Amino acid sequence: MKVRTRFAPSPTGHVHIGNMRAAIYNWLFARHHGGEFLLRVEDTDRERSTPEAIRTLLAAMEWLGLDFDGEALYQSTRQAAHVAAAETLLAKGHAYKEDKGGTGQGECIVFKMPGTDVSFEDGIKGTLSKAADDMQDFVIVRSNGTPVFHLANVLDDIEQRVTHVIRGDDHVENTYRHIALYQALGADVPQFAHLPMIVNAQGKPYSKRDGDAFVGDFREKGFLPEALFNYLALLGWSPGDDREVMAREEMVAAFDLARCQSSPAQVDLRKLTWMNGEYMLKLPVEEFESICFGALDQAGIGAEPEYARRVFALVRERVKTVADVVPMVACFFTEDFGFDEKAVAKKLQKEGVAGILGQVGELLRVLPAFDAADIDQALHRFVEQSGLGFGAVMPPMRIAVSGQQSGPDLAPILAVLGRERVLARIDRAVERFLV
RNA sequence: GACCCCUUCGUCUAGUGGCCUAGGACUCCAGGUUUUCAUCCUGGCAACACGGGUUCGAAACCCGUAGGGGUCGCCA
Repeated sequence: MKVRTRFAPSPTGHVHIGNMRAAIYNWLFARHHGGEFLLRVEDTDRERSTPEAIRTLLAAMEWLGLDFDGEALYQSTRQAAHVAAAETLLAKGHAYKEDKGGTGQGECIVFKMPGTDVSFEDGIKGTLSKAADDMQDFVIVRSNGTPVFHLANVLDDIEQRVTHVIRGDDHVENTYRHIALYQALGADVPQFAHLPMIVNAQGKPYSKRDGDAFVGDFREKGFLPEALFNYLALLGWSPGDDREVMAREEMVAAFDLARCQSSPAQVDLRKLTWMNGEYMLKLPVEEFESICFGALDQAGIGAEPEYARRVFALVRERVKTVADVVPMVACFFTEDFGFDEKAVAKKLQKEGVAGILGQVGELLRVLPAFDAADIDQALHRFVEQSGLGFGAVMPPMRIAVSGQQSGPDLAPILAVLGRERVLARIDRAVERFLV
């Protein structure tokens, strides 16, 4: 039988990172088995399920490369079928009508649990079971005639012929009810697998206040989709060997639910950042450049392409996230770059620095060719002849021309900046910080 | 509170009874390369929650304890 998994989010305008990880696991599982990965939009909450929210959802999936098979099924189009199924359940004695809780709102349809213990083989957690006494009947159609999640979810999974339901741990309790529903409906019960939750740096469940709870947040922070995908895939799953940075096909080939963790995983932004850096490094040069141009553009910084490419080459190996780009290259495009105040205080505002900068400036002024090799040579000679040591010369120079104490090699920075700007910046730094 | 689930370095994990003096990765620290910063290289710190069993042998199996999590809606 062909494997079919699904991602069934309710569009709320944000895509929660935990949900997205569930989507990734469903996708990986389906692709591994040569099956289908389906999308079902559970848009029954008309208030929140706006076209805009649905667009956000689709965009997040596309960004992460989660392509789904066939057409997306919109749950809102299935209401009549859901209610009809509830009527059948009613007719067969699997459900009854009641004014539950005596609310006076009228009668709703309640599903009658079979009164037997339920157990199932979870793809990740093993055998799970629940005693009949611990399960209660539940509402499947509200008194206003609308179907409840449990009914709709199960019916749609049947409709989409889903074979494997891979979802968050928070659905374990629902599964017992859902299985009873499948059986009453006379449908095959799919395989279930429950993914452990992912928690924040404090070890607590993610909430909106954590900030980094949504896919969009990661995108804004400059993470690459492939890196996020890889990181999330490894949060709760491992291929069983020491591989970590893996190509997507590699993950597809190695994916196995049995190798998934059954305990919660904590997100570690530092490791994600490291992994993102690995992916940045792997990017083809043109792609890296285009990302840089995009970042510059967004920051409202204009750039002459050829010059910009020389700058990008300088920062290529040190950029960990897309968000690193602008702060790191800004000083190449504007005179209005910021100074790292700590660095200024510690390395620039020191006895004798004004004199050193003056001497280096003079040296550079008379340098015949202003290219990286010659500048480097001149700098070295100066350090040697003055007996000052590199630490006394390079850091102040770097801060004077770039505002930062770290960055690409100094000589190339100066070369790319050009003689005029370098000299002007040295003067300005002396005037501003050392007089 | 009831029911269910989980527990290996700070974090993500390997480990399916002897290969474990518990391996890898991130972070951190030290040294080296770069006579600056970063990169890179080498090394280091660091864990089987606890207590009982079972076994010739337990990180692995069983039972308890503690801690954490989930669920208990006419939400999804």
